[in-house]
Amino acid sequence: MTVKQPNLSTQYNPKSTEAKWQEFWESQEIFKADPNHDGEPYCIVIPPPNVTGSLHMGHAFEASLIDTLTRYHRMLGRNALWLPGTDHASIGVSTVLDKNLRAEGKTRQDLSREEYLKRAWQWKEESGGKIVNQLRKIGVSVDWTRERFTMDEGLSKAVKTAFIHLYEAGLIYRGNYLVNWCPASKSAISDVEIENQEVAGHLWHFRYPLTDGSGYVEVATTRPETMLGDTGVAVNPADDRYKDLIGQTLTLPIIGREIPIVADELVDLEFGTGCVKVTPAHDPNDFEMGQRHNLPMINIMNKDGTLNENAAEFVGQDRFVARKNVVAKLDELGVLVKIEEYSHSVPFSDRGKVPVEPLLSTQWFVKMESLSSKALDFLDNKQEPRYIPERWQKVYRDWLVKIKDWCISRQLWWGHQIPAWYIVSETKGDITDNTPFVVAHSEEEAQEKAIAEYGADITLKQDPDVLDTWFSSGLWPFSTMGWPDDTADLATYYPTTTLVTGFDIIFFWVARMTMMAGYFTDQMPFQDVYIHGLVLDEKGQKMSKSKGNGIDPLLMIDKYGADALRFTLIKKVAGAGQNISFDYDRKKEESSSVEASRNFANKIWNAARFVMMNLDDKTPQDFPAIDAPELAADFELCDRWILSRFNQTVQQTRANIENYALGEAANGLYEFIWGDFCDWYIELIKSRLWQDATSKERLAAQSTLAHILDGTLKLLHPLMPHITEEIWQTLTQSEGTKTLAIQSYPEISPELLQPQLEKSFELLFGVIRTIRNLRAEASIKPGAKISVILQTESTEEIASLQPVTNYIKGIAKLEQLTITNSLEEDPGQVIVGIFGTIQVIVPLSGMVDIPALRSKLEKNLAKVEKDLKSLSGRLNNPGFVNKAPTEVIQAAKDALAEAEKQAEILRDRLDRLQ
RNA sequence: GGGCGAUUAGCUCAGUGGUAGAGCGCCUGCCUUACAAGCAGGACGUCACAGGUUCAAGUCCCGUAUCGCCCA
Repeated sequence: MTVKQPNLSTQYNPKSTEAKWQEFWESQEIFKADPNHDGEPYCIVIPPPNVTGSLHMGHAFEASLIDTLTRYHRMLGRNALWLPGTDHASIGVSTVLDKNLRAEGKTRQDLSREEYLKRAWQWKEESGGKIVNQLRKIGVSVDWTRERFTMDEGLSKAVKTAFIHLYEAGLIYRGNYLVNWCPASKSAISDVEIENQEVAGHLWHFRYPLTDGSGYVEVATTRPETMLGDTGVAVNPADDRYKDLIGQTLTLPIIGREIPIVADELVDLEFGTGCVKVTPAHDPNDFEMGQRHNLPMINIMNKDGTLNENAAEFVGQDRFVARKNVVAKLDELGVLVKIEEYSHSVPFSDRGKVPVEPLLSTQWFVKMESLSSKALDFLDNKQEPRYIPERWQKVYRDWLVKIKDWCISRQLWWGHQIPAWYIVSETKGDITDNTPFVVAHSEEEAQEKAIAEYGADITLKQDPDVLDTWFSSGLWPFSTMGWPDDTADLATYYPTTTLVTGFDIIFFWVARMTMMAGYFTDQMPFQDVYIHGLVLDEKGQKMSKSKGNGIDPLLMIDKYGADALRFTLIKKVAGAGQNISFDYDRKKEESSSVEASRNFANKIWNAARFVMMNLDDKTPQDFPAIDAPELAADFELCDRWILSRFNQTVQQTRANIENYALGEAANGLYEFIWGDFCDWYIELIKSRLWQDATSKERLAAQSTLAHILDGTLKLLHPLMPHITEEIWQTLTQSEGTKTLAIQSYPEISPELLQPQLEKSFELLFGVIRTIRNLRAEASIKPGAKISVILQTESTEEIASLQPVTNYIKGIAKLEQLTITNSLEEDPGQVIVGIFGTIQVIVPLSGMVDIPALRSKLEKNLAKVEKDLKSLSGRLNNPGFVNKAPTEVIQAAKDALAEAEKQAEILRDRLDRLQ
């Protein structure tokens, strides 16, 4: 026998292997998509990571899922494109830059806009570079030639075009409304960028005197400082306590303003005293009430969170300082009634982590109603997009139904500057709420438009604000493909096939994309939305920078390999849409699940080494095809069995991936490879491989081995691309002339499925396990040859076992094996176990531990009797016999018969021990 | 307050109405010529609690508790 010893170590080394193939795939442009490719397009655009730092475990998880789907479909022959890119993260990057500036003792305003943007771009280059490097290390099969960034020239053009279209259609407007003001970033933010947090605060009660001196009303508030901006007090019209007061006026303490008492249904009779102060310029509910009752809006706050000239003696004080001082003043005036401990929810800025201030301000908004109703139409009438798991569709739908207008302007510099130019000739360069403006693609175009409308003698100034990042992200599925131009990519790859993303950005991103796509392309941007959960830390907590509990994917890749990390993450996603906990030993920086996957990789590695050492230097193509007639006669049962198992696995893996059950696909492959192939098949063919090199039996074994290994590598490739490519290159001796990444995914050969044979092998394995168990219990040395008698009355079982006696003898290390249907005298002392109704008898003259054997048999009998009782109970139940399906009844009858037989055997055995 | 999800072995989690599963960990024995990152064997369960539907419930329904998330 010539043994090829490929230069393969007994331990798989992911580090060098992974880098090598990543470099290979990329340099060969394996993943470069071609619109002219004839396969059916399969396209996923990456949810663009923020360039605010580096990728975390959640990104690694998402990338693993997307890559598995993409590689799978690519191997099916589809025209696959995974388009990569990053997102400029306006507020996120600004927060980082501002922090860095603060460390230098500066603020943004100390720099020119140009200087600031230079820093931002520099930051983007660094962070973007890190991210790209991380994605490479995960092994993503993206098309780098199509990499996009939301502030690229092309995407910026898309943003301007979209803005101008929406503006001209009347769907974008500028106006003075109550917005969420983030005092930390000194910018407006949208509704979805706030996070309500339960805060232990207080409820202050104070009295407002009636103007006519006839009494007072008592109001309660969690934000006393806002009373300076009160322009009314409201009661519920159904509240008998205050009916008579409606229409009267109060004198606002400190300020002395006369304010009306109005009736409004919004007022909760149960809250506080049932009287609420109304501050239309500082609270969304009050804003609505103010509009209904024509109350003036008095803004008392500056944009940095200090009080303004409307705040009497509190001008210039920070909002929280002013709170204390206002309360003290009210106390001094004798109108403070009481202070209660009160837990309430406070809106915080997602990014800034400070309480948001509802503030009246002039901003740009997108009118959402027509956009959302179009997305709803697609959902309700065409079921587009389809959500997996389905329950997220409801979350998406509910949000679209109650959507409010979207504030898209941000008082920041990093981002897409709003393409609006103000005619500031009259205002000496200032932009006021009433300054006229034109919307245009460029300053030149703005000039032309403005001159046409306002005459030649004008000065223009572009709006200094930038757009919400999600405005550009909302265009991502089509802007990345060249929209608004007609491009081959758009024609081929749009709408995309699937979006893979987390449930946390359904509102931020998914809904914005569907609305924008509906409006601009008249289609939904993707067919399927596959929603995954978040990766939690070892304690089940959300990973976050502030908690510092993140786990670096690169650390795991470095330690265990990218394939191991990928496989771990994919395996855990079986219950799709759930969060997954990443088990982790923080002190040792180790993860036992990733280690288990690393061990799996090593197992595959060694199985492959074994196969290749036994192929006489030949490749799978050198052997006859598995359906070649000359092979048919030489296959053994175990060859047919592993072929059946393999085909079963092909079928299940395909179905699972198609159904987004990636975790189950991973589990199935794990079981097939480690269980069926390594534990059983390899063991079963060793004796044949050690036959002389010319034997036909050996050739059949080799052919099967080669075929199964080749197919298994293909099946597993989308999940663990590096190790499978490495082994496949060696196996096929391709030396980089081909790549596994674009081989055809295995297809099912239904004629190779043999359920009956698989059943016989279950019997075989059961018998072998029983023998091993007897050996272990009787402390028989692993190498010692023993004799075994198998006894069963079932001719069917005998027929199954007869052809595989050599397997049993080989694997269980027997010198003699007897299969019989009649129970003769025991050959001296024996130990005995049962599998089904097969007695497994091992003669052991003088070495039997009788009490141990008795206790084992008694335990066994007790269990069988318990089963017997439950089975006969069911079968004696007329309801069961009348109503259960016949297969179920038959199965119960069979089980009962088997249990009866087992009990009989066990009792007989116990008798013999007397 | 409204909604969604979870609760299964020590841990992390699968489970499709028909007698409870995996990996890790644990115990025992093995350096058996692919693999000690391995092999073989073993122990471990009131499927959160309570009720209901059903011949049959971890699985379907109602409720309760605990934890988590989203919305207000």
